[in-house]
Amino acid sequence: MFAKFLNLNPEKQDRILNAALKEFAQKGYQNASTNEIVKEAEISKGLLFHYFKNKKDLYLFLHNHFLDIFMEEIHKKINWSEKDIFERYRDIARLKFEVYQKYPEMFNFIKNVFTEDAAEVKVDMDRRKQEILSKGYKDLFGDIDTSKFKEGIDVERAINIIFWTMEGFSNRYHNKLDALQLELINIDELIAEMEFYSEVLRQGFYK
Amino acid sequence: MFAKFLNLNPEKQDRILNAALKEFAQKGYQNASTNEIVKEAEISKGLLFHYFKNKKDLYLFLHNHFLDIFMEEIHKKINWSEKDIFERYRDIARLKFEVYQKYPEMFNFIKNVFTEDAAEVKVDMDRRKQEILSKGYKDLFGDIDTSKFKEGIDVERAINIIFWTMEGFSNRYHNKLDALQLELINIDELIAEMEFYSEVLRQGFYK
Amino acid sequence: MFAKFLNLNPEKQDRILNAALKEFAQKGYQNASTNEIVKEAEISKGLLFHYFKNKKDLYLFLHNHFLDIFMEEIHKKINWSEKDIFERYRDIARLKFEVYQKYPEMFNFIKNVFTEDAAEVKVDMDRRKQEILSKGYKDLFGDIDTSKFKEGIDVERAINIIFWTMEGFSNRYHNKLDALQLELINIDELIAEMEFYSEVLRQGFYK
Amino acid sequence: MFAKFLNLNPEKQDRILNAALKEFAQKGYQNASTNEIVKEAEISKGLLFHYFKNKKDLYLFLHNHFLDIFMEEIHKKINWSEKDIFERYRDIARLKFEVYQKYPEMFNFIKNVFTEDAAEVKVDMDRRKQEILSKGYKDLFGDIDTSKFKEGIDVERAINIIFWTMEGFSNRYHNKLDALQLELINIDELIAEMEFYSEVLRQGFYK
DNA sequence: CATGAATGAGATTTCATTCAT
DNA sequence: TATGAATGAAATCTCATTCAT
Repeated sequence: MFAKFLNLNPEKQDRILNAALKEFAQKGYQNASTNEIVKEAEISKGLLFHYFKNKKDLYLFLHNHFLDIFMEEIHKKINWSEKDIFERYRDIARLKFEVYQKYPEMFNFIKNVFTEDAAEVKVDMDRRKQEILSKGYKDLFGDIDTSKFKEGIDVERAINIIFWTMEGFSNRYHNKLDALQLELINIDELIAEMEFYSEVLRQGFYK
Repeated sequence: MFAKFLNLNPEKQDRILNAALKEFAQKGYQNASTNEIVKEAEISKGLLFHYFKNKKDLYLFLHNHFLDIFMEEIHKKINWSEKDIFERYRDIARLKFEVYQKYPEMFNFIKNVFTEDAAEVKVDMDRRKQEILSKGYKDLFGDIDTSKFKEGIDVERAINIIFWTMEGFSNRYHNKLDALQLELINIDELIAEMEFYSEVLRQGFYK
Repeated sequence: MFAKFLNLNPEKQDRILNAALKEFAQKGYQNASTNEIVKEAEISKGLLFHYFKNKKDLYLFLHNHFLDIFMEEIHKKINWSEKDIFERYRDIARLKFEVYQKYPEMFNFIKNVFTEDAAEVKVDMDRRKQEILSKGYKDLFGDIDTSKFKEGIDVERAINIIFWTMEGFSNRYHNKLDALQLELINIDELIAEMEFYSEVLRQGFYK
Repeated sequence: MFAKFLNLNPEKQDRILNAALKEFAQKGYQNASTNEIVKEAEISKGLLFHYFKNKKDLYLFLHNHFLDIFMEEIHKKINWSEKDIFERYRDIARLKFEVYQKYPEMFNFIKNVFTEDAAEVKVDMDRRKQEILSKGYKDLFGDIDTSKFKEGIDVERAINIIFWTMEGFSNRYHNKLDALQLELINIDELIAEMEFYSEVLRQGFYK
């Protein structure tokens, strides 16, 4: 399917990928302009459609591509021997924000799968959302140590609560930065604040 | 600003409002077509731009308008004498899903403030998001009874956790319905499941 | 459907119609360029699509329009009291070639219904072809005097033979003109030559 | 001119020829895509244009090629000792429809010379049409027995009438099949119906 | 001989907005 | 107030043809 593209010299591949990434990340699927992409990538209009049969295919390819890169990064850098859910979360959060610092556009682009509502790609993205949530979840938290939870507590639901708390906290942090138009995250400060929430939850749920 | 529009005969106001609501809710800001709106509202193109100087203004006006209606609804129907946070949440959740059942388009439209990424309206929507979250929060949960929480717990953060849990749970429910292409919500079932989460949280946070 | 267009001031209607007619007649459906049409008609690109929702609709409208004009012309100018099939044919042929002289593009355009094979309009044109052939035939030759034919002859088939002969003759004449790149027809010469064929057929089929 | 191509190994020649035939027959000159042709023939874009300097040349070459094949077939299979024009026509008609059954694409392609109106090839095709009609005619009917015609009849014109009748009949049959979306021809039924027309003509023109 | 990446003009269609009436 | 004709830039995508390798 995309063999043609992958045979291309890597420098040009990169130019195309990054141009598309930037455009989609900033404007969303619908608003992104293939014209802008080719201009930024410095290729001809025809060439883009030589490699990707239409805008949708390009978008879907990009999504796979960068998600793969992101997941690889995660799997390499997480300390998998640490089984405590709060420690694990801290590692993941730190990594996530590091990636965001380094590749904000890539991060935004991937994140957009959760908000993209252009009819054309909605179905594919919805499927993807489900996969990421369920598979991603099992991958990342399937092996945590549940023996630390209080007797009598509904562990599965407690884990969901932890999950939602961490997500909620991250999002609020993100929003705050957006609102302040800041791009620089103080990751240590973030992790410290996160730790307070972990503490509250530990108090409530752990023995 | 919109005085001209508000002087218009109410029946025509309604036609315009509902046509625009439907279009924006279904297609998002960018994708919504003013052509479709005037066709549905049975007015001329010129008239729409006579009342609203551009598409963006129309969108912003609509948002204020329907959010006001929604908040009014909430304030009228909530039992404000109940000060327990979980009870309060249950009331709000029930109301939210009732509104969704009854006016899914209005609901979707308002909700879109959180996902809209069309460059033109993004800044305004981001500001709005902050307002809703902080002001809405204080409005709805400013008076709850904090004496029920365990001694030594960080109540403010605990409340945030409760908030994110309820939001996370609602969203997951919504997504599940979307994925199953269902439109009908069994509200009692939803509330019952929500109660389980409340129970876990009560166990952890309440005396 | 096309009410919008028909309300337009006639001078501009004409400019659009003639520009489109010319383009379609010369290049066929597929090859005709809406860009050329708007340029020739001196209107903006958008306006064409304000009146006709797409290229296909424009084509179909044009076809109806000019065919109507053509049929009206025929019905007005034929001497309907003459019931002899050969006389009737002579009248029609003369008229046809007069129209061709006067409006060669209109003529070519209508004729193209029989050769148009662009997938998009083929189905509609095929239906039309059937209609024209069967209805047109009945209209034009439904009332001829069959008592002149020899006893024992299969009149229906004889009429078909006359029909095909006249068509074949006309086409050959047309082709010859095309090949010689002539535009001017000597109609009297044509009719005279046609008369020879009528004579052969009369000899064979009439009492 | 096409020497290069004819030196190519026959299997590849065939792949190219058939791919082009199919594409042109199905879509007409203008609509046919050289992209599709190379894909179907499994050759590179460059190679096609190495052998044929452009699309038009390919089309013209194809036309010669398949017409030659078709004419050869005719000359081999007709019973040239039968000099009665109706018998000869029956043979030719039968053969034509047999070829159509067997190679509908080749048939359609050749036939298209009569309807092709893409500006680029129109002139060449018009010239070709004349050649086929006049030369083909002499080839096929130059030796028929004219002594069977009635005294006093204009034999040359009578033959034209027979010709147009048979063509007209064939075309009507074809159109009927197209309209019914049938692909299968009942050749015997067709010949039987044709015989009725022959009978009417014999009655009129033969002694 | 053979490849296939590259071109870029040109295709149809949409759209928010304006303005004369 | 109200109309709806008019605009034209911008959108996505196609296509025959070239050329360096």
